[in-house]
Amino acid sequence: MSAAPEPSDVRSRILTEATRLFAARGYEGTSIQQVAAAAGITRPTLIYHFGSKEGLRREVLEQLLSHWRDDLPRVLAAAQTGTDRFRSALDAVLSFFRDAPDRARLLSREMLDRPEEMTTLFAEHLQPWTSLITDYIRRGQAEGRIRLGIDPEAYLVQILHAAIGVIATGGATQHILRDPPSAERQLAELFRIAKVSLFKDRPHDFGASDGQLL
Amino acid sequence: MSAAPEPSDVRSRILTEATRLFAARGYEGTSIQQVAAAAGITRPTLIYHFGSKEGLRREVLEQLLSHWRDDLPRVLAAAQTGTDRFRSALDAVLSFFRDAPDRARLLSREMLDRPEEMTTLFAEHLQPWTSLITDYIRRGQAEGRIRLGIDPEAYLVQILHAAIGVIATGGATQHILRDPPSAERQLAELFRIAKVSLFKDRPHDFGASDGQLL
DNA sequence: CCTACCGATCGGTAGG
DNA sequence: CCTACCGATCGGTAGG
Repeated sequence: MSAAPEPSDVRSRILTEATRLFAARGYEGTSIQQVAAAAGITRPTLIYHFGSKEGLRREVLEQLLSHWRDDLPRVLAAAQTGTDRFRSALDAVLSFFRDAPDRARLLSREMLDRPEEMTTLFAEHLQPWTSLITDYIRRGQAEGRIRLGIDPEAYLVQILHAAIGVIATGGATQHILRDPPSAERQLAELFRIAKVSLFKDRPHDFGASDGQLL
Repeated sequence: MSAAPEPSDVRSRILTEATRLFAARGYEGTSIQQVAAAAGITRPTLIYHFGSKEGLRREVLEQLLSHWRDDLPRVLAAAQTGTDRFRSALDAVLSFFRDAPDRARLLSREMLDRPEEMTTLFAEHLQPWTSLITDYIRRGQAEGRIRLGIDPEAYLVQILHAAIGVIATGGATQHILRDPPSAERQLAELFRIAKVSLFKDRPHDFGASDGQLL
């Protein structure tokens, strides 16, 4: 008996290739013909599964955001203490993107291409757990561990931008410099910036004056 | 006598509209027909001026980077003292993008679409003055004003990513939050993060514990 | 899941 | 700076 592919096999292959190609060349820069060829099928077959190119885009995006929505809250809940929670939260976000830079690129592209739609999707998928973080910051401020000058919402957005930006387009940006930092140096410095600009100075809290946390 | 347009008039109108459309919809998402219509000419006329769509892209990008190359060094040279130099440098970069968010969007898109080309262009146009900044940071570290834990190159890249990201796609990202911060709050927080994570804590240095510098 | 076909739009050229 | 035209590719459909 021949190895009959389970029903969702072709479908998930299409999604995988579409994610990769949309991330690398953009939605407008990718033809469904190219996606179909990469998945080893013909164009009408792709249309049969997703209805249209627009339908394919929606499912690619849905898959990306659902991963975030379902997995991150679990990670955040796991960490207990103050600095541990900070560290594991930032670690979770960075790992999510670093394990698959396509996610960061796709997200950057969609924010540029369809800001209004992403506004809505962000509100649905991300607000629940971003609230956890801003609440955590305000509690830390009340308890004297966290700097009073911080704007919690703006702080979070800013750190996320730095994280997404450096992973999505890191390869290029590093060459504004004569001596481009490695990806590890880059992420270690992001950790340091995030930590130092969040907590009040307690020099030997953890990691001494360096931010080598990864 | 009719108002005869000076020779470069049509050309610069094309460049202006191309910048706007490429920034909003991307290079692949914009047809030269759309650019030509926005500039009030026909498609073959655009080709006559720029040779090809690719030629148009190159000139749009060259115009963007030359502005940076020519103007920013002047601004950086103007500021003298330590904190003033820091402040005016960051101010110059943020103003450059905030005055024309299309620049941030276009730069983000090009970094995603053509990382290798941008690597080369960055090396040519930006390295001279990024070196000024990393040298400044190392001097500050030697003099004890600036934190020793900093990785100067990685720090600079990270702050630039936060700045470009928040201006290019700020409208969308803010809605990951229940109470989205305004653009001014966002930029003020970026200033605070950049300052606090750079200088050693001297509480009343300038701006007290807040980063309201804009 | 495929072959065969559709109109529309793409970037670019000829020629003036 | 324009009109008229080119082949190629686009997303999508008919029909099986």
